[in-house]
Amino acid sequence: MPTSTPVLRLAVPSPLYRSFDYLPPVGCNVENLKPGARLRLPFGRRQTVGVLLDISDTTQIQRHKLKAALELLDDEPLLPTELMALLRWVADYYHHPIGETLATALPVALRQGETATAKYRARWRITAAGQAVNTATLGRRAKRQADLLQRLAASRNGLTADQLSELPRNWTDAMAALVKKGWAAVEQIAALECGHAESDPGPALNPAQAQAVEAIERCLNRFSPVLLDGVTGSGKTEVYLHAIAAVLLAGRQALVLVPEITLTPQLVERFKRRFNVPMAVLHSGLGDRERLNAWLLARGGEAAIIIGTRSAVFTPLLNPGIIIVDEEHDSAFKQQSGLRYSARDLAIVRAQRLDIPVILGSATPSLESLLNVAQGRYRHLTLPQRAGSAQPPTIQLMDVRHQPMEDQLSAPLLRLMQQHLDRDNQVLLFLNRRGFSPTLICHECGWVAHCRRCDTHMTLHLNKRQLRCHHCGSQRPVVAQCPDCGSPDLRPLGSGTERIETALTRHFPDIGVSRIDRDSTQRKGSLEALLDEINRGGQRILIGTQMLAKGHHFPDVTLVGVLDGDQGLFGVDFRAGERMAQLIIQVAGRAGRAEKPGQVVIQTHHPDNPMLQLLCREGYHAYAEAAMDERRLTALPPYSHLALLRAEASHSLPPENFLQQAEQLAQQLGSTGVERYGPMPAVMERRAGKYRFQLLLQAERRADLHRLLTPWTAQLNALPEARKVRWSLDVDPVDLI
DNA sequence: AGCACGCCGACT
DNA sequence: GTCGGCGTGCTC
Repeated sequence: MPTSTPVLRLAVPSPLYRSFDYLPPVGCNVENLKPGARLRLPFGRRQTVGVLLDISDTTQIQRHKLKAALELLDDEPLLPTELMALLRWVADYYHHPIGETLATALPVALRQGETATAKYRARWRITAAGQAVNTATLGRRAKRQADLLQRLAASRNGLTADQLSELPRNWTDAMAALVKKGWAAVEQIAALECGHAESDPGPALNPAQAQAVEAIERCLNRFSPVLLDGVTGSGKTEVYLHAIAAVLLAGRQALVLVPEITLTPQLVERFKRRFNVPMAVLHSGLGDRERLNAWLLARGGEAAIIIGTRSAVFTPLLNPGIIIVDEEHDSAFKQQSGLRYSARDLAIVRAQRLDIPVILGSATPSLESLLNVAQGRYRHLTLPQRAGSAQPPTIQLMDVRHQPMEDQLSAPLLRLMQQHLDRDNQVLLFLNRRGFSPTLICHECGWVAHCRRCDTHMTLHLNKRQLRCHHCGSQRPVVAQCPDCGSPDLRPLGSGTERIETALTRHFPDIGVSRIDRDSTQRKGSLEALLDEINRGGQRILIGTQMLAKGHHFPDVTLVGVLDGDQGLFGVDFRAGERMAQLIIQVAGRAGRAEKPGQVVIQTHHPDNPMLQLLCREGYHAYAEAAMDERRLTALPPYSHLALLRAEASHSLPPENFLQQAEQLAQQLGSTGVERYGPMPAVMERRAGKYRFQLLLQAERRADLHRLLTPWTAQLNALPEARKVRWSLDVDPVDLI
């Protein structure tokens, strides 16, 4: 019996929930075709790049309809078996088309068919013969060579062209001479940032840190999920560094995931100071080619440490040893478009499949992770004390009812600020609302500035003399007169950081005020400049949004004021309270040091609110426990599982109709164990000119949810209204907005 | 998603 | 008479 040509099953980047079958490229040795390799394909009337899923002898497609692939792009699988399997799992779990799932995981350059070859660069190092050379003698006749040789002798790892760039341009001639004489040798190394540790062991660990490190080191060779639960300043990073050191010692790689805002040069520098190894840093500012390079060098094993944001969870690793997710509670780990994955959750799944440890670190763990701890799925390692025996800040509620207010600043807060400033300390104020005021109102007729494309008002930015919509980005100049009644009496309504800054400057004319928010830090480097100024003591009052809450520490701040503590009480999202609590604790953690304990006050109109009281008196964990009880009673996550089907269109009818049909389809499919809510309009029904609706699915058991989702998503596109809307499914949504 | 086909309105 | 609007259909 003749062996028929094999059929290639390929994932093609398209929103279709299926794979596509092709014949091998003409003249291609089938032996060379390995799952995980890319092929260039004819697809419809265009060409595209697909990823080989597997090879089969059979196909559902009529043989004559099969096209041949055009070209094999990778001799070796681009995606290792482990990642291929993970991504197939991801496509299943998030009910996302396999082609788009794989495309999301690949760097742009590879998606477009770029060759998968990494960049290397030359590095010269001194040889034994070179070390024996008397440079003083050599220097009489060949000054350049002697100089280079001395530089090479002084370097630990040899030198690259970058490190020699300050020399006159013809240093290459002298280097060539050294190589020719056998005094220097050239080698090709990965084009990566490299640590420059001078055997820096770091600070001594305190007992809790040492215990945590020990516990992690004991299970380096198997899947062991750990929640590293440490208050701000307790030295979580130090624990990471020790765990990574142990992993590197075993010749394995460490993958570190951080929220975008935390991935600062300072963090990378800290890693570099500690480790003398090549590192791939995957930040948002990387160009396509650089990103490709970092990706390939992680895959080849040349990068020992990979630090990156959300998408770095898909980095291929030759020899994975550990995954670390810092600030695991941060919602930035959830992708909010396309494949809506949670990098934190996938880190756990991937570590499990790789059978390696995974550390989730946070001072304010998500309720999801705390439940996993309670159910014995994660080990709980705690770092209770602040390093250097600094006292934790005290947190108090400040009742602002009946108090005179200057914008958002109550009289008692202003008095308290004065006391701290009198003692030469700094004050940090937190308000999660940028701009001058949330809107502009006509004092004559009540007109307010509305966005034309969204169901919301426009924020007044007085500095820029603009009205801006924070939801769609549209902007227009501030009007001088009310468009409705013509009155010139237009007034700002409410306060944002810009207005508070103005009020503070007025109230404390002799004290410098720094505002830190997205608007004041737009220019590259301006955040660093502001932080420098603050740490030098130039500005002693800081006002900012949640940018202030992350990463940076202000040792001279002794008073933190949360201006709007009521914000989390009336959130439309069930997680609003949890988020506010996390933010408050994170901001509180910015303040104080050993000899200068911090004080935190939260302005509120609801000083009797039991949740706020709990947070202040007993801290985050007591709060979290109570919040957890609430979630259990209301059967909300983490005690149930959600999926949200969203739909939007330029008119309001199609999204609602589509979701209506989707709801009926779910009913027909028999959705045992799944509650359905909706269709309902999104909290902001119209945004950027689109009408948005959603349908919420809730199940106590995940299996029930997925049993429905699998056939459901496959059939949604066949619904009559599907063509008139853009729809997307969000499994485990983080906000229901 | 892309991309083409196809069938009705205002323009060189 | 054509350019072009977006509805419909298809991608191995």
